[in-house]
Amino acid sequence: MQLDNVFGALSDATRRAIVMRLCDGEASVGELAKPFEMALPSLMKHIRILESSGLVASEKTGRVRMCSLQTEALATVEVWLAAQREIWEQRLDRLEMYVERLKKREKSNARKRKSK
Amino acid sequence: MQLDNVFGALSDATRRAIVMRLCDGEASVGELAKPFEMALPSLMKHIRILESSGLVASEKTGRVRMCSLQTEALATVEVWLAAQREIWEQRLDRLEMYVERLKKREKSNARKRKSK
DNA sequence: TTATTAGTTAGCCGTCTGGCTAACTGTTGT
DNA sequence: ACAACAGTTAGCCAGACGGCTAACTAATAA
Repeated sequence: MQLDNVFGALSDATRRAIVMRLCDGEASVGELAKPFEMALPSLMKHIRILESSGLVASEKTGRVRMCSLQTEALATVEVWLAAQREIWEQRLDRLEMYVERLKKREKSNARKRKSK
Repeated sequence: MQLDNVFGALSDATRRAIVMRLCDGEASVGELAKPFEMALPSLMKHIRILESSGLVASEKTGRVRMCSLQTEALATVEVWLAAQREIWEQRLDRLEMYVERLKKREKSNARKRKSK
């Protein structure tokens, strides 16, 4: 599933930092690497993972590879989360309605008891 | 970081299914296990991971453990995603404005050239 | 043309995942 | 008292992850 890889890619702080950086525009591998105290090959692994999740795309021209954010992948996650939220909010609404009904019945029962 | 664990927890289809199930209300471990062709201990591991990410809470009464969704954890993820979205949308806006300015300058230059 | 730069490939390491079985604990129904 | 039920613990396994170094390729600058 696509979601597996996107969530998986975002489960690492280094990769989230890369995504955040790319929100501000394209960057080369070197630029992306600068903020991290990490050997290049390690960082490249992260980039590969981001690419295979669909969150990042890259193209090499000459000897430099430029990376860019693929926002559709992020949107996929947002959609999934929104769907879950909708479901549990609907459930909470039903619950609330149920409680309201209970309260009303409580009152009317109280009145009946008094008037009896 | 909390986000590491939440994203990590959601990177598995089984665990996402559990989360979806819990959107519809509490459930015991046994109920959660039913839809899956998986040994109980395997499923329990998933539940542990969901718990340590903060997505799920559980309490044991008697011999049955009830699990419930902790929606704040899901909200954390939504907040993070929304923040990223805001950043790159602002950037796209700036880009668009820039392109608009270019177009206008283009036009005025064209007029100047004609009138010369 | 030679050095420098930018990235890549290969391979090593310890840890975490995601599944399993087998055996155990504690609770509840008969 | 005992059987059945609901979960738990322990331990095994293969494979992925996140880091490293060393050595390599290809493009560009001097």
